[in-house]
Amino acid sequence: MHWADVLADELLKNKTKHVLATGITPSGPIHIGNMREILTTDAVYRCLIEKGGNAEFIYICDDYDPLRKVYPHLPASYAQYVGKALSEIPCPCGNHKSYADHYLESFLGSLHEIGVNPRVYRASELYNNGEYNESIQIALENTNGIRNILETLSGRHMPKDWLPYNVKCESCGRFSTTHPHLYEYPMVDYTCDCGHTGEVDIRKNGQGKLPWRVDWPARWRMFGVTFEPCGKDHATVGGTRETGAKISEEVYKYPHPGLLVYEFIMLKGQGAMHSSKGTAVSGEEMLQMTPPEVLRFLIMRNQPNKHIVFDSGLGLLTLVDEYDKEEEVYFGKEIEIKGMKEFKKIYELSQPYHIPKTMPLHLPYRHLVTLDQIAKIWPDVKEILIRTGQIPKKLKKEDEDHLRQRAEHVRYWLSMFAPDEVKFEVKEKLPEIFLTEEQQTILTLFKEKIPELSWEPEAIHKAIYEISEETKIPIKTAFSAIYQVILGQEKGPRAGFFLSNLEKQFVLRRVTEAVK
RNA sequence: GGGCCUGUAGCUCAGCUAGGUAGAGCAUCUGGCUUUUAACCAGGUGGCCAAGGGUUCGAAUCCCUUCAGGCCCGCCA
Repeated sequence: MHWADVLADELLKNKTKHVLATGITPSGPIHIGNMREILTTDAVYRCLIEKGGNAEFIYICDDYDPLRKVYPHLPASYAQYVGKALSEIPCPCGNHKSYADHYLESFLGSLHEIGVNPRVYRASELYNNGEYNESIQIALENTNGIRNILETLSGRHMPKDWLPYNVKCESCGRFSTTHPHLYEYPMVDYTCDCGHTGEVDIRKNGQGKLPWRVDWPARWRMFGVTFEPCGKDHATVGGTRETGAKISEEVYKYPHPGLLVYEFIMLKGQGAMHSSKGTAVSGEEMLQMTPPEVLRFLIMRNQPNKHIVFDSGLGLLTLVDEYDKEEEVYFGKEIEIKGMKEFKKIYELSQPYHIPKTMPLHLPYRHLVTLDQIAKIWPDVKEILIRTGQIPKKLKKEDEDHLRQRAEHVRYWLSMFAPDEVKFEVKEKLPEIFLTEEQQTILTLFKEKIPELSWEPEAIHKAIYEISEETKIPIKTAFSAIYQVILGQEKGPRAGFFLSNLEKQFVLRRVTEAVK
């Protein structure tokens, strides 16, 4: 059974109605780990629905969280906003309502693209609408209980007058600099480092916020959450997962969701990804270089507790090829390989939206890497594909969409992540090169052959070999001559295939010019 | 100090939530294709499933111990 089915079955053992939650703080660009959280939840969600369960997928966006520090991606001027709620500080680009909106919008856009459409709640609204009021009161009434849990489980020591409530300073608007010290229903007295002293009425909305370790269990009860994944960083002893479970049961009297722990995604050669360290490939970037179904495939084929190494270099091409192979097996074009477990379910869960009725048109992904560098825009790529008979003239709309989308992902990958060895540029003019006598000979003979050649990969390939044999000039020399006159470099993509994608007349002209 | 995960072919891993004769890809070798950014086809070689113990008719698979590696936590969230 696929892991998502196993998890769904476990949930259904207890009851049929489920709320699956995920909460990612929009403090910066999302990274791939966040993608995993989302897609893991989505997989279980889909399995629940499929099995006839009544499930809801919600995303609680903690945009009422204060900005912790000036992250590497922020201008230094943001120092003045540290400690204020993400929903209440300006947008870095100026086009959104707030800092939180800036990141939330692109995040939701990414989610939509990978086929995840949860119901979105914002913490800032929940607090400001008063929906947290009861939870806040419960927390404050149980201050000692919560303190006990936190001190025993996590080994923290908190001040005597500590309260499970972070007040928003009425004067400076910060959460991080206030010190609440006395609770007497309904008032909380506090001082702030800005010099302000005051008291807030917890019956009024949005006066403060629960600390994270309390906020989390509070929302489980508020929304009736029965499933939520969490990263391994929360899963340590004394971590938020453990204190949250206890606070949920003892303070909020709510049976805590099990909290599935998922492993991190590592970036090949760079180790674990952390947005705070600035080494992360953002989720948006990942999505721009990886077709959405392939990104889902990466998550779905791996158990949540296994770490995944994402290779943004040549490994990405292999990943796409593996996906295509899985698709071919799914549609019966290829025989199932023994190691391919759960391929059917994995394939279905990999689809952002609908499962195709017939197999999408396949083109080796590496060919697109070449074609994208020969032609700059999709219509030209398409034209080459049609001219060379690699795709039928009349393309079904979904096939064209599929290919175009892939070509776009390849293009982004080429511009940002592809290693230099696969890059080339078809020079518009004859590059300045030095050809040896041998190479001159080769090109001269090749020029003479071109007009009679049928412009197909194999024929071209064969012609080059024949010349090499006749002249006893090493084949390597021959290839490098061709690459030089067209690309201005020693190496290039497989010559026959490559040249066949260029206009015959263009190649003839270029070679002629080179040997003049 | 603690937690989680991992340890299966030279390399990367699947199989471990059905306990029942060890699997794939890459590499290598052989044959074919006149070696082309990690080309293609057919076939072969290759593993005491980290070590030890236990449960069982039977263990890579379940349990315990040990060893090795990775990540996370021990500020805040």
